Amino acid sequence: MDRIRPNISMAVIRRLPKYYRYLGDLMEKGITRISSKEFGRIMGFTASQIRQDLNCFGGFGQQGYGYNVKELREEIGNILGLNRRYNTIIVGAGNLGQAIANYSGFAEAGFILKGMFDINPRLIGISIRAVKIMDIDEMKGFIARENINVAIICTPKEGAQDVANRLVDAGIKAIWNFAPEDLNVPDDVIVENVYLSESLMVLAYLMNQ
Amino acid sequence: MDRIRPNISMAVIRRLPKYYRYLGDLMEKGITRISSKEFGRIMGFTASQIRQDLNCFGGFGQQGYGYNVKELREEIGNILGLNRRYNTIIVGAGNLGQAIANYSGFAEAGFILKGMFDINPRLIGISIRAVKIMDIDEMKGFIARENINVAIICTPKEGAQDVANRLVDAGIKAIWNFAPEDLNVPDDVIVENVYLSESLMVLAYLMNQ
DNA sequence: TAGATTGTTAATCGATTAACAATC
DNA sequence: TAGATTGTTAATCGATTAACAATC
Repeated sequence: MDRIRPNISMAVIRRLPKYYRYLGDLMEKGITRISSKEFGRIMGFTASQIRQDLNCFGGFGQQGYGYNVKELREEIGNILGLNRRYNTIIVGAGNLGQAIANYSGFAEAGFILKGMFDINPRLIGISIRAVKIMDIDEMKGFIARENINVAIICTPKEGAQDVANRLVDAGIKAIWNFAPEDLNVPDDVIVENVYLSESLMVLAYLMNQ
Repeated sequence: MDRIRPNISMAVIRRLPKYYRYLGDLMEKGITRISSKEFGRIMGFTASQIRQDLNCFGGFGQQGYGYNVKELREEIGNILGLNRRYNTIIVGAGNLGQAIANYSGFAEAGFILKGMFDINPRLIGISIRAVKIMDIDEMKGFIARENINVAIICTPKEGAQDVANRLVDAGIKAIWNFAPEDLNVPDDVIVENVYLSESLMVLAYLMNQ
């Protein structure tokens, strides 16, 4: 379905979700069309940047008119892969893991939580939002049986690489990583990191300037 | 104490916590000195980039020797402001707020949780790690009384801007924002965002390439 | 001293912005 | 049609990498 899109920079890709979010806001306000100039004003980007970014993926606008809000949002949603469903597990069912399990933005992006895993016997057996916490030794079988595409690592730093190894061994190709550790995985496995403490340190830095 | 450091790009600043983390790992392994070449190999950066980055802040190395791991880590810690303490509150005491309250990386960066606030009467009065959840109407007085420097917003998108307005009104100058919303605040207020769903959408994108 | 490695300047690369012909 | 605004090429800006003299 998708054409091959070579050489799109991560800078562009990381702006796509912001476009998607703002287009959703515009839709809620009942705005049906928008020019790159006005869209840029709202988002704090230049009109040029918006047109350049969008034209990496196709000509979604119309001269003299601008962009159709609803259509553009759908296009970007498809580019981001939000039209698909991703069967997901959480590894590490502590506070953060449980918070993520309850996180609503999660389902909105097409990620469906199928199971949670931990090594702590006190957590195993408990359910969070009707999703069971299982022993991590059952993980490999579960991944195969339930067709899991994505794993979320919410373990402490110490366990993270070991968990990643097990996930790779079980055939997982995409990891959302909350552990403060750069995971070592084969080239064909995608890792997207959320480094909370790094974000916090940047805040501390900015407070001292 | 600090000299004025103009024009240091955010690209450089966002790499500092990673340097800090890797230097901590090296220390734990008992490594006392490192060259930019070897450090670059470990981190996946060029040696040039490391030397350029560090020289934004001062000449921490020594020709023919490299960098002293412990000293460099301390220097970067000071640059990041990790030698200070920041009195912090969490606004929004749902799952995410509670997970953040329990987050250990938090205290490691010098952030001390002093209070939590919510509008939900069922949560008000509960304590998380000996920190009380209070009514949001008590927030302004608490901020003044307890000398709060930083607020963490863990509310849903809808409440976030209103909370930000109250925080600004109460004199808060630094916000760590987890709500999926770009906050409108005066220029002298620092906002560091953690956009979870944007990170997740990037993961979805990468899975479809 | 000779070798290693920094600090720093210069060159390259990539990303952003400006400009404008095409066209709705 | 005239006005608006795109898609796209060219110019600018900033960030990364390479090179090398200084020096430990």
